[in-house]
Amino acid sequence: MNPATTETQSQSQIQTSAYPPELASCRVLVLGKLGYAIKRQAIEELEAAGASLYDFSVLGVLAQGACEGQNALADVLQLDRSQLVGLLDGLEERGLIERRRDPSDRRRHNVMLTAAGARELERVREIVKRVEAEFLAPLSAEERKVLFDLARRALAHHDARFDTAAEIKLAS
Amino acid sequence: MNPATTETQSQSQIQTSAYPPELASCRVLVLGKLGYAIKRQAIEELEAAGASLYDFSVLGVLAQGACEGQNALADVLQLDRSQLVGLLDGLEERGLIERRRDPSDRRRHNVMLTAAGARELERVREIVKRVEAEFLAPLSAEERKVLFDLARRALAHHDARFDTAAEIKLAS
DNA sequence: TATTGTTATACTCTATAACTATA
DNA sequence: TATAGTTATAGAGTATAACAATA
Repeated sequence: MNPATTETQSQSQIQTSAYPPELASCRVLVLGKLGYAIKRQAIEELEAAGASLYDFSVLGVLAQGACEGQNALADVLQLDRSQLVGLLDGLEERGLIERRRDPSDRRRHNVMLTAAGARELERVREIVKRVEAEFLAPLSAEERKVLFDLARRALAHHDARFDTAAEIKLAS
Repeated sequence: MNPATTETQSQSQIQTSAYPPELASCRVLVLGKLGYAIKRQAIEELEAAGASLYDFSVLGVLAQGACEGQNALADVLQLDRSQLVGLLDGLEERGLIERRRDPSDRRRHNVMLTAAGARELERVREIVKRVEAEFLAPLSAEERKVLFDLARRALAHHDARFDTAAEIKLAS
């Protein structure tokens, strides 16, 4: 099955089951694939439970409070507003969110979490936490924290939504 | 421009420029987006230089030695072999690799790096390294190393190609 | 005329299936 | 019949453009 075990060895032959050191030590590839793999696993497990990572994000934002207009929501999630429509349609059909036309500007739909939506958030949150624990199992709790803190600091420089300092500033 | 600065504040309104703590502290999202962002930047800068991240991976594997059959290459890179065809076509047209029909099995194409391919690898390697340095600039050299080591250890549990232990075992 | 939400369209990746030539 | 490489097709996901309602 595995070519690496069936092929004969020679000095000019690649080791098909492992990356060469240059690629295995490439930060772009390692960080890229780690992120893709953990996200992929979360998506799969959420899908198996009838949810999605988008659901988690949308519900997570709405848990903070109602959202004045769908554009505001698209802005935080950095989704195209046309893509958000279908997402909200699904959540609304399942009774997890509610869209209400804004009386002061009838073009606008204010979006809010329902009680069922709050319960669903709890459910998907547990799934996400389980995936994180499973996926990062080879690391100790301390190591997981270090990995996360460094990753977040690096990310915050390129994506302001993850900037803790800004968060604190805005909240004050 | 930014909705967060133009909208009036109220207790039930989301902060559109920042994720709520639940999402900003979600490891799946942070690792997922960090990986995506650094990969994206590498792809863009490579594209601007007339190359791609695939080029880097293919050339990086072939730098180890010729590859007996395209399937072996598809196996290491975990690409579908039909996808690999177009990739190799491009590299061959640019004179960076060479496909030679295997005399002992004329179905097979052995793939090898040309001198120009080796030079191109050096060029793209520098671009990738520059992106890594730029992207992880907020971290110290020591922190970058810690981030990478933890990321690789976590990844190796799910993707054997990044398993350093296996690499050493196979090389002995 | 500009903006909000929506719908329609197009484009990029990727995954699958079919084809050829060799074995 | 099975395999290596190739080509063709289809699907998911995403980005762009047009549209109707309201301002």
